[in-house]
Amino acid sequence: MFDSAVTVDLVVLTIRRDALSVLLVKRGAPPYAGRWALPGGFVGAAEDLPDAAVRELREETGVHETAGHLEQLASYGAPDRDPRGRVVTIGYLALLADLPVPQAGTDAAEAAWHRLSDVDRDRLAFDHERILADGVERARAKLEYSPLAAAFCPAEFTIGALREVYEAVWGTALDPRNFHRKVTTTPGFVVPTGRWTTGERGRPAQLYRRGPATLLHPPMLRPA
Amino acid sequence: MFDSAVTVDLVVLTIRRDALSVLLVKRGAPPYAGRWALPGGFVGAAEDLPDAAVRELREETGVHETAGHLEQLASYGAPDRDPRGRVVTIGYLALLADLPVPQAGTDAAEAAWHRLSDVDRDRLAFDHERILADGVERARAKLEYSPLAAAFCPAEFTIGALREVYEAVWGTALDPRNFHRKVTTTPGFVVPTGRWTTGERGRPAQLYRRGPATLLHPPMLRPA
DNA sequence: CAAATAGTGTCTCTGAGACAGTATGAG
DNA sequence: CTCATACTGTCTCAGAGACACTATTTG
Repeated sequence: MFDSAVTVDLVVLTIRRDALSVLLVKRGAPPYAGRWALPGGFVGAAEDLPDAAVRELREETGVHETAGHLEQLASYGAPDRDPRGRVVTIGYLALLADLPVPQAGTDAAEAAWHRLSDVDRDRLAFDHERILADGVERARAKLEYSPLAAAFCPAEFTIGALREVYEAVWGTALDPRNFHRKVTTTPGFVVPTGRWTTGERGRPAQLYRRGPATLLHPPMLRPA
Repeated sequence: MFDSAVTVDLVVLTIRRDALSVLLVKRGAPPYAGRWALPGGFVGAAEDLPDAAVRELREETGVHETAGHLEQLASYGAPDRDPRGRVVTIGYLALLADLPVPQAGTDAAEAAWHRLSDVDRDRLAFDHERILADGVERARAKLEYSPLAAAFCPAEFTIGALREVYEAVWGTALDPRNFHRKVTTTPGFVVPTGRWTTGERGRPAQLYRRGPATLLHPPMLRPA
């Protein structure tokens, strides 16, 4: 038996200009000073793990977890993963609507959204490349059988906006017509508000809110 | 920042006499002395988490993880989950074929398989009720889209035995004829060995081995 | 008007489930 | 023989995907 430091690290994803993006902070102090890292930090002595994740999200990035989604991802505890000594980290996955620019917090010199395709994975601090990959994979998989895609959208959204979420996360084009029918006929996925967009290009679209379903029956299937 | 003890706890499942069963150890020392608990223990100072899980499985129960399956489940770190102080535990899920009776290890007065329906959930040590529930739910879900059911079977098995795994884990009856076609036509799920059972009741059945697939396309669906 | 986006209708193909029917062993 | 289990064939229905078509806006 021995004691270990315990941290939480967050994979915070959003869609910005049709691209899946992750929130990274530039480390201001060693180890890995100057390198990009997932936001995160030490768990408090009397703090539960989800509370620590919510706190770090708020403190280090200025993001208040309101309408988004937060879930535990996995834990990472290789003995040499932190040069300061034994540190076990609990990864969390957060999905958010595109929101105001993040604020750098105490430990971070800078916080910014990065398009996933632009992240220099080999240059991330610690084992954050692995944690990021696990988070993205989890998000991709969960879009199939859960209504989580709506967590990337504001409270009211169009079916077209929801489709763009799927397209950004999966990196594939979807047929707008079949997608529309599928989403609106899957029970509990979305509920119409009766309001409509205006001033956009093309025919106005109805606005929807998230529905009560927690699991999609039938699921949304990724194209082969 | 502070330091915490880190443990692994294992949800070890098998099928015994057509019933989903979990391996529990009777605690020999406080806290929760005399109560049933999940096998587990402290992570070594230079030990990675999966290594600790494999070691505990071997030490505390005599089970060598050979043909089964082991995966990380989730982490639990409520500040008051262990009366001795702050302990964060990483839960692991193991699926095994029915094997020789387990051996009690160092910390455990006794180790035994319990039918899941017979477990007195309210009497489990620590928060192990919650971890057990998460493990069972994970197993139930993964049978749908992964070939993990075969981890409950010995190296060679019949389609009927595989069906009994599904029936035990899901607690539902499945149509043997449709199940047979589904399993044998899902690419990579099982591969025939050319050998056949003998001495059983009814027509001899072909023996199969686990196939190369890691994901089932199409998935096995739980009856509504 | 054209261009763009929203939404509906319809056809075809795959696969799930119901279930009849056949095959082959034990007792 | 009967009984039990293994396997195959066939029908029907739901849902995925392709894609023609209509609806309603902006410019």
